[in-house]
Amino acid sequence: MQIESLKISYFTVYRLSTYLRVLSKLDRSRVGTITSVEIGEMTCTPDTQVRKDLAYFGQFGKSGTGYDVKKLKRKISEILGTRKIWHVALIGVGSLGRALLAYPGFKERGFYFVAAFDIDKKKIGKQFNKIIVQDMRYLEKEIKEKKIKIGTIAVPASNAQQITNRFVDAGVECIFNFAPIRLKVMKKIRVRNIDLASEIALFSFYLKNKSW
Amino acid sequence: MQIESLKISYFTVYRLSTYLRVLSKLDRSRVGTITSVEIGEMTCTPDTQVRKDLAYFGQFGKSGTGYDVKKLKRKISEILGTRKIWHVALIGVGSLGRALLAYPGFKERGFYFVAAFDIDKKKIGKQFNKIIVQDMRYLEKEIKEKKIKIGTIAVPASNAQQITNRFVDAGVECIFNFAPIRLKVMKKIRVRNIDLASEIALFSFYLKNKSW
DNA sequence: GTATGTGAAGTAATTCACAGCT
DNA sequence: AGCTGTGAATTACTTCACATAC
Repeated sequence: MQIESLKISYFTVYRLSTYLRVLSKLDRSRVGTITSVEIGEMTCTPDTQVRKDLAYFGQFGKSGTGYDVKKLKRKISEILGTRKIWHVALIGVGSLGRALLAYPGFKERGFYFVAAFDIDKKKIGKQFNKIIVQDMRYLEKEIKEKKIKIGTIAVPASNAQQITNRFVDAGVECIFNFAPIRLKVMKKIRVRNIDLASEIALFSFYLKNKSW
Repeated sequence: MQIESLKISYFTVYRLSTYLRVLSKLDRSRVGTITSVEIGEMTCTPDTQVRKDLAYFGQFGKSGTGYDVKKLKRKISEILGTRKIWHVALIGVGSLGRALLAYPGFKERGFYFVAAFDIDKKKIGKQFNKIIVQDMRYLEKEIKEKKIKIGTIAVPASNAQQITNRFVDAGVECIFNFAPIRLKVMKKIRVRNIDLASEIALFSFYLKNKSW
């Protein structure tokens, strides 16, 4: 599938991923069709939003009936690009890094960690979830050889920018950043920040002010 | 500080947290004032956005000069409620749960895990980061006794809704959810979902379509 | 001159309302 | 009748432009 140059928002892509997940859980037991209202209920999304998100990419539904579950699942997979295998690198094999290596949700969607690095000499050579931790000096070599386009940063903030620069120079286009710092990159590089402390800070604000 | 009933968006609160972080790093070495342009550069936010975010809560700056670093830092802390200690519960002491227990960013902001639970009998009684894993049956008791308002869910999707219900019944008001499922809760309960698989799905979409 | 604070303007995202298909 | 697909309306968020303060 080739998407017209229509601009798709981050929000839409994210929701598509949640639709795909609930469809995947359905597929076995359920046959036939599903409506946008049902998808909406399962994902806490208004049905009109579900339809609009899908409509950006074509007309997959049947008026009066809904969407064919199997077909829709395949379509969303295609749109998201999750029918392909993606190679991912990890920098920082601390407790968070190891949790990411072990996270089953990535493999399910076709994202495979194929290289892990750490500056800690004691960790180098050790194996976690079948990935052997390597010395940082091989970063560029591995990224190029394994055609890695997605890099994951799970190191303290102080080292994150430098690793980002090395990632980008080596050909990484997408960065999954768990370090609490906003990385400076060219516009064409995608960065997703998971800032756990800022996320939890929303709660103290809410508990204090009962608003947001 | 009491905030007028002006509606503050999630985006504003989140950004305030990032401003606070860069201010905290400055405080030692730097004296005096900082401008919205400087804060903006450090957090990848337009300066006009920085000023607008701050202006929701009062007039902390000085025209022609900027903001007093120490004072601004204190103000944002007050706004976010991070000058207080918040008790947090964790359900699910798998690799992700343990990474959360070990994450230093929470304590820095005043969020302390004070109870952890797991269904795995082998984990119960074990200690991680000074927290002893307890049997799930003590969930309600601990939440009430320790006045826990923030609960963290790091279990598979299949158990997440049931735990949510127990959380809410016991008095939890904010839920930090790492399970890949949209939890159903009353409107007054705050939920922040960290859906790692959906986040990474954005990358395959981008790599495939070079857009979002 | 320099930087804040803010109403007004602009942009983006969501929701409504309904025409049209099955 | 039931449900999709979509332009129009709405709401939310961001950026601009500039009056005001130091």
